[in-house]
Amino acid sequence: MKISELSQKTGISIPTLKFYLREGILKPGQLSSPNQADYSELHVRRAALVGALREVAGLSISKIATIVEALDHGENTYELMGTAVDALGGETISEFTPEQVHAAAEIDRFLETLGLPVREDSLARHQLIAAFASIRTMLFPGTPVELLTPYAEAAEQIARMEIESLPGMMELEPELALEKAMLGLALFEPVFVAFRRLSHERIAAEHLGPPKT
Amino acid sequence: MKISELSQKTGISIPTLKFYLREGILKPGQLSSPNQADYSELHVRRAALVGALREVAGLSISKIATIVEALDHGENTYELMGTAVDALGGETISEFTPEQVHAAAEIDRFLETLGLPVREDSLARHQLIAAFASIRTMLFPGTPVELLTPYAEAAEQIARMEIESLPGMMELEPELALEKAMLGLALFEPVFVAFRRLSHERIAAEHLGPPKT
DNA sequence: GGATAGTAGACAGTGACACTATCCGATAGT
DNA sequence: ACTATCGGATAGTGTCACTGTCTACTATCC
Repeated sequence: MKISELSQKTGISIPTLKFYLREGILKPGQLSSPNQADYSELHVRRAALVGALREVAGLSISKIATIVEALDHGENTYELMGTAVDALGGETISEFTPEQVHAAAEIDRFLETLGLPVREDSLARHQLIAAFASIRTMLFPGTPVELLTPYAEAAEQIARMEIESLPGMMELEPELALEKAMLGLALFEPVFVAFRRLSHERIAAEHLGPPKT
Repeated sequence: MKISELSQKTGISIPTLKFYLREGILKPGQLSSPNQADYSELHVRRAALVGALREVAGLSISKIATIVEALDHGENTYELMGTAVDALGGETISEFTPEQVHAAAEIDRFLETLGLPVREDSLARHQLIAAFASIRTMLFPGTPVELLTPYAEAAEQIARMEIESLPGMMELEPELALEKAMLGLALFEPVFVAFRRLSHERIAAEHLGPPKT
């Protein structure tokens, strides 16, 4: 199909598709003549994937580039999930504040007791450290890391359920399976987050009613 | 204290503090002379709050402006949490795709059965709709909304636990209590998200081992 | 076979964002 | 008196995610 069809099928404008091609997050089509290229269903799926990671997961173009590179480069599940986890994350902390150094030590010890292995440069680890440091300075001074236990347990349950719900994942072509595992990681995150926010809003309403008369 | 001290205490550079003052997310200090202003501990706390919302929660300046305005403007807990929920969210969906229209109807019905009241323009609702629509087109075609039940339940539990853990919240000055409720909403979110990502990475490692030999 | 519409590819331009730099006149501290 | 710092204003910077424009074609419909 031509680029105009690809644009119609995906709802992404031609200039934007060209931009994605330039950035390498969409593979070029098969050139049938110097100014005519042919795009396949694979391109449609990839474009949709890029769109979802951008719009739903809120990833930057460069993060998406890292992910699709990992997908195409034949990384295995383990490596891909590491790549995706880092892509979803916030920013690397270049230098820790004193509180963050302290928090980091405790978080690492805590993660060890949980049996969660962690790469030193994992963005999820950085995010956890930054959040815990802020919680301790601004919200609960002097609180122990054990405060986080319920979160770790709930997250573990959710993650396990998600993996199990991917039905017969390994029976698919491995390429598709990888894509789905990564999409599950990325797409279910906003679901939980949204529910938590809605619950908070409702509970606040319960405590101090809505437009009370 | 002078702006240089404020800068040192908060670790935010003077130009950035001036920028925050211009944007109105930091109230001006008490002018003691045309070119000398006095900042209080309140400014330190507010600056730290802005820093945490920026760095940890990843909010934009304009979203933060909305939140601090709500804080200073004497909104009650219910109103403030609504404001904060919207500030944390992604983007408003201006026009739904056909799949999103479909998803929206089901999500609204589902939220009703859960007893979660939802403002039509709630960003959390939009986020949920966008995520569910993508999940259904890319991950589990034809899946019912009930797939999301475990998420809603887990989120509800977490939210309830958080509210209860704010110890004697209402015994504090109401201003501080509001600030803490909002910070809890914003700062615990990355904690859960990070744990979920770490769990996913570990489970992937279990299924298809780490640097296998 | 000639007009018209569409295409690939290169590159410049845009608008939003979050700072960052520079300048000014005044004043605080020594 | 003198130098460092201050508040306030304005202009500039770098990044990001596109968007627009241009050229040199080609496919196709009349």
